[in-house]
Amino acid sequence: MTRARPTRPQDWLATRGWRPFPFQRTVWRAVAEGESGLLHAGTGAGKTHAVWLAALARFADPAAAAPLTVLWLTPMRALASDTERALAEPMAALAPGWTLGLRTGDTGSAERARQARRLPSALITTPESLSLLLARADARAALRSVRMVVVDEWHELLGNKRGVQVQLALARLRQWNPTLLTWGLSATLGDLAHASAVLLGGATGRLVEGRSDRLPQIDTLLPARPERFPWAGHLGLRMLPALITELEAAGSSLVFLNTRSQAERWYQALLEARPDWAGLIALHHGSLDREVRDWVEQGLKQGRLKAVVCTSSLDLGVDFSPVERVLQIGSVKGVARLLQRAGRAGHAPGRRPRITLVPTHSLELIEAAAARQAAKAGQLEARRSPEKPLDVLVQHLVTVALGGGFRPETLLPEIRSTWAYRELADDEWQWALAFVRQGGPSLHAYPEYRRVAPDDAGDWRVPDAQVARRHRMGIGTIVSDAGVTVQFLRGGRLGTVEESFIARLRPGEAFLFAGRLLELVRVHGMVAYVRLAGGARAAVPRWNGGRMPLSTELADAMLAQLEHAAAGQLDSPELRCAAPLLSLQAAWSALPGRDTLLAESLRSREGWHLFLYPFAGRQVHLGLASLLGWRLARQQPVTFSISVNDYGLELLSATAIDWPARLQPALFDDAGLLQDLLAGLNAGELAQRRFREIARISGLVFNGYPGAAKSARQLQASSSLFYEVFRQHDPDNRLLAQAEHEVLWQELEGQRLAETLATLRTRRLVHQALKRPTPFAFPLMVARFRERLGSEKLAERIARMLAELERAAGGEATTDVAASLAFEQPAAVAPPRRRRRP
DNA sequence: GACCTGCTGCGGCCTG
Repeated sequence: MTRARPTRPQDWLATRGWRPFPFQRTVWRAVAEGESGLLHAGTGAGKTHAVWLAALARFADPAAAAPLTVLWLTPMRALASDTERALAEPMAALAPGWTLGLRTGDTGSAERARQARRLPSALITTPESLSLLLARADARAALRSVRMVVVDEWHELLGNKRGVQVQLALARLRQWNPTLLTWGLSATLGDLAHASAVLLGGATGRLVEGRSDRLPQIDTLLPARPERFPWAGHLGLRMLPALITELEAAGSSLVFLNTRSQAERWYQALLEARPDWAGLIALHHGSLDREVRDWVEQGLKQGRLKAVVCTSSLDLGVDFSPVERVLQIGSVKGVARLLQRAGRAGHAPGRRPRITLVPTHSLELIEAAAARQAAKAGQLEARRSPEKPLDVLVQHLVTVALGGGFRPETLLPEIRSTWAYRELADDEWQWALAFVRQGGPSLHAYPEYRRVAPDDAGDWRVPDAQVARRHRMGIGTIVSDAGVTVQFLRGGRLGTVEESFIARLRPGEAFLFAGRLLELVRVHGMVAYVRLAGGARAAVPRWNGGRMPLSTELADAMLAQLEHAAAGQLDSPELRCAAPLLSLQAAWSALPGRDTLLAESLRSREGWHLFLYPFAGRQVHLGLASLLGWRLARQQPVTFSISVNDYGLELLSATAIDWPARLQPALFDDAGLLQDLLAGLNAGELAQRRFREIARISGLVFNGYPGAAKSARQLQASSSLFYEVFRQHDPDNRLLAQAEHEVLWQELEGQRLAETLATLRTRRLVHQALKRPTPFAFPLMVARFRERLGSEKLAERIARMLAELERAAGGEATTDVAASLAFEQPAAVAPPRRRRRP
């Protein structure tokens, strides 16, 4: 007996033995009624089926073929192929006439040619590839049949320029089909109303929240001897034995580290401790070659691997069903990230995700308790769309000019229909038009910057084929410097390291990379040739990546935990474990809280220290420290050394300063915040670095052809040339202003800084004169030394501080930082600088 | 060229 072919979403689910969740029915109804919306649910909750079955039910005629009807955007290529598999089965059943296709940078030329003739009924693609479709001369004809767009992992795109690119593309598609449905899928997101408004361009839509019964289990791996757990340090290798025990007990696990360099070291340490795990554990981060990473990802999917040591390269929603357990070494920095990472485990039905936090120093014990509390309370970070980034707009203008041309008067309302450009001013619009037309006042003599021009009919187009080609090659908003490729002599590529790292190595010297010990043979162009090396002493590459500050949500939760502790409520294993440290802090000074601002002053051989603990994340502390330093120096000439971390800041003066007398409310004033901040920091330099990205997105700087990528140095040179030229000959260039704006509001988190100042003004100042550095002050001092001293001197220095501390604590060992740092900074952290040749 | 703990993501040309 043959069962009837399913024709409704629930029928299809039934063929799999599944019953629909209520939220899935809600989505089906909404789509059937022609509504757009945002679907928010944890990973593995069934979002894909909710939206896809709804789309098939509404748009597919089982008996007929269909032109391009559904666009499915994903932020990652690896997700695209996963998605293709997930969509194929229901489509075969519910819409046998439909075709499904994939279009990313990986798509081969045969498939591309096929798509050029005829696009599939549903196309899975990335924001960048969608923009490339918009740049086709026949874009309108090819895309006007689209009736629904699904944006997967919208939380990942919303807060950055890639998301703005998506906003612009959606506006374009809506222009061609005003009844277009848009659905966003998101997990781990704070402000859903904003996320929805940005996606729908201000139109209202349906907000659907999925199952929330999958709150992960969150626990902490506690140090065996809390009283000897270090006060500072980030690598945390002393937790290695405990971690190994956990891995032994679990099935497949992911071990997250915050930096690539740390991941390399942990992987190596695991292998040294458990040589029998060779081949069973693997390493995964963003600087490893694609092939290496693909192999690891396949191994995870097939359940071949016991553990993978990784960075946020494995954050996103690829479904690794065999993964049972996630461990996070070091601060997770935010609640959303915690849940995102936890969601990598327990993908199979009936299993609950579990994440174990592994602290690397004592304060992270408190952070772990705070993270669990905040996750339970659902205090997730919001992400906000950038406001009218003109570099993205300029790129989009050229894209649209290529995609059939535009008329300014009809394009402007379309652009303003996006959330990001809803307040685009007329003069900004005119500036952008002039910029694509002739590059602005300083570049009008150069034909390559006359990219777009109105034709006789008044349509703005790209007349030059060379400009068109370069533009297509440069589409996108992700800017990264080319690294030096690390490659075996026989050809196998391992990945990339930074130029500056390789430049300091000599041939014959060894370094640790891609989980192997390598000997540098020679460097040729942008390729470093290596062979496997023996021996033990090796440098570990460091990459210059981003710096994630502790989120406001997590920092606030941490202050709440400290208040618990101050009230004697040691109501979690983490707090009990941190009790020795907390009581020492309370005895020597006080515990920071939400209503007070703790200020500690200390006189040492180094000078006059001030420690403050606003708990606002390291970027804000950096801004705050330079602001305070600048304002103090204006009253009395003095210079400060500054040190910051996610919890607080230190100002150190070599000359006498009466801290209690100087800590006046006026220091925390709002007035003149920006000017003082710009003056206190080297803002010009920061802006110039920021401008590099803007120059590339706006198409000023060409990245070069693939395979012959320009070196970071070359690109840097050309972007700083533009920066200088604009400053001298075109100071009103809006891209310059954008660079400054991004430095202030994104890099330095200006908004959060202003909010922090406002809160600090309401807090009661509690001043403590210290005899010795407290557990909270100590990491700040260590961070400052680390910046100045080599690792050997650093260890000596810390040993001396420790001896002093131990004496102070009455001979009782309070901490073990020196031992931990000596352990954590083996042989050579970085290779010695190469001597300059005469 | 600075950073030292410091993430992630995509895309593309010419060869007849």
